[in-house]
Amino acid sequence: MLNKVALLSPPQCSILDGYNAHLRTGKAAMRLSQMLFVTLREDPAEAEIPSHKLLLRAGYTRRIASGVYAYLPLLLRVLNKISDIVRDEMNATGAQECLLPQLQPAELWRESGRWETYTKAEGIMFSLIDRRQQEMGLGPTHEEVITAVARDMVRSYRQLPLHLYQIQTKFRDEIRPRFGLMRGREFIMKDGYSFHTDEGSLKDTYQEMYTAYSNILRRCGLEFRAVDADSGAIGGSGSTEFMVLAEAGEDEVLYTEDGKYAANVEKAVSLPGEAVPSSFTTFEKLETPNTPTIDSLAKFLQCSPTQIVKNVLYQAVYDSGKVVLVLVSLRGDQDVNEVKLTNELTKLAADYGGTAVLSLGVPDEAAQRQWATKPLPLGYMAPDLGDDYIQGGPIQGGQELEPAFLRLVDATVTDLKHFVTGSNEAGHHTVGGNWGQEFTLPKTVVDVRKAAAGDRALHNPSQTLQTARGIEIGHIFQLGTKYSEKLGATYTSETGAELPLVMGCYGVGVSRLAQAAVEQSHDKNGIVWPVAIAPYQVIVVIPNMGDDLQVEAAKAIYKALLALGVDALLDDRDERAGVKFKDADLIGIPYRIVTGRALGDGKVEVVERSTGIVQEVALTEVVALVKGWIDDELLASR
RNA sequence: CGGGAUGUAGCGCAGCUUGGUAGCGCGCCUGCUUUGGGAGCAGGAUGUCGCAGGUUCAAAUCCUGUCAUCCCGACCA
Repeated sequence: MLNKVALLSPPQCSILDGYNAHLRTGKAAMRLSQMLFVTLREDPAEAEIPSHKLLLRAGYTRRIASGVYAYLPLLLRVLNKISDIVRDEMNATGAQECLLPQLQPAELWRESGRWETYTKAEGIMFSLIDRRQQEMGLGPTHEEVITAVARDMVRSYRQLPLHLYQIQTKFRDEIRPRFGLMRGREFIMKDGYSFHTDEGSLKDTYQEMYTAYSNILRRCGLEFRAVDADSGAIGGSGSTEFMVLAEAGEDEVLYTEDGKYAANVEKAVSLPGEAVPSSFTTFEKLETPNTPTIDSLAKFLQCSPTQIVKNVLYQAVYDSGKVVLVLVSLRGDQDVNEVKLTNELTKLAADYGGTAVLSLGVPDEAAQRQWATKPLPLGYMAPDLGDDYIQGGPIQGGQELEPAFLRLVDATVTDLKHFVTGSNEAGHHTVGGNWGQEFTLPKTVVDVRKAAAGDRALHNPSQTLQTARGIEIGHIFQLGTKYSEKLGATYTSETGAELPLVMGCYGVGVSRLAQAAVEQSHDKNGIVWPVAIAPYQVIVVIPNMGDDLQVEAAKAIYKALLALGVDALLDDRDERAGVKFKDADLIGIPYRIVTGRALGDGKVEVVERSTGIVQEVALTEVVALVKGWIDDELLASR
């Protein structure tokens, strides 16, 4: 009966201008006594880093499964505030919001060529088979879907440029979820995709997004740095990451103090230190017992690691099923950057009948046994390690082993003279070797060395690289035509030609940003939210619920704040003052108003969470004062 | 995927070595007192000891398997 009445009643309320349901019910749940508000006194065992512990302790989130979290009411308010800022900045660039499906057909991903790599190699995509035996996946990202939409709807250059974005849950079956919202298997992301007639238009939007992202992070109150980045599995050319600086960050950032260079270590370039000239003038093989590492060898021979050619063995698997053993020669004081190496190997994929590298790693003993004809001289390998170590042909899993090493030489060793290197015999190294004499310089010279703090910068060798930890919050890419070509998304140009759409894509980790803010802004008492993304801006605390004067004053202030559009929270719980103060600090509300002892003098206490500064303010002035602080704070970050 | 660790009340933990039917702190409920930095007193509720097998007269405890969670690493010779 009730349903029938409801159905028959026209939804008049919703079309009344300015109507708000909570005014009718009077039940806006901003009174703590009415909220689901549960804080923990102790650190939960499941959390490791401060932000994760605090979000759990302060009742913002609860873990449901590994890497899967509930966004509880306080946290949702934070996420919504972040989303609002993101929307505001995105809309300001002319981008249009949409919402794309999370459930996606395998077919689309096969068209782009990513189904195999995303479900098998990286295994990052959750996939399933529906009752009609159709393969589906849960979207880890939306290039395929959006390109399909563009393919269907964009026909003419007159419709371009076009930029669509969405704020939505993404699914990634991470190898190791960790740190709560920082690396979850389900998380909220803003992802945007732009379509252009040419590179120039793409670069314009890319620059606009660079600015928009800087605005977003600044408005959210975060300290961040934009850095050059590797574009990884997404593909494409240029890309920039926006890093929130924090110790718990999973990425290493290298930068110079003049502010002219900053890059993810995966991408960073630098000048290596000068090599020390070798003291070995004649080529000979020496007995070097127990020197399997560069350190031990340098110590034993009393030489600089820069005189040593180090040879590192990798095993790469291509999407063609070809397994290739890669021998990388680089200077002893340098390390291999596996991201750069993967990129180099990808360039060579055609040589092995493939298009992508499925996996890359250092083969362990079990892996070596699969193909080695005899035990490898580990720790004593030379650049000319014989191909006869490899037993070619099919190996398990239907893969085919390439019968010769792929020999890559890093630019750090091509100019070395009289160098030290292995001898392919355990316990022995050779010294005084030269390319073109004792050793053949491999044909493929690459840059696969890992830049490190202390290296000289390319743009100005007097600058040295500094290191910092960062949390990747945003990433913008120039994709080019990779996806539009694969999926056949074309437009008709002014001259009537049918051309592939030029694309860019841009992501912001919304839920990750929330936690990054906590990681960057907390103290021993709890979270210290930036005003712009705090769940509530002000908390009005009643120290003693038994004191009617305190209760009435607090309610009046609370109502006045709400009337001015301030996000206010009223702590009207029947708790002791100490508990309320502790909780207010823990959940991190920027301003606290206490209707306490000074009430007799017509004053209340105002506390700023970030500084702890306390002041007594006249009851009649407090609302305007705090409202002014909030407005100043919000304006300052714009 | 490899390695390590942990699963006992809502949360944090003890008990396990040496088997005898489960405990502490916090939280929760009731009452009284208290009321400016996680109160005091009194009373109370809450557990298939992750799950499944096994050994035993008897298993949180021993054995086997399994699941889950967290950490470290994915190894530069």
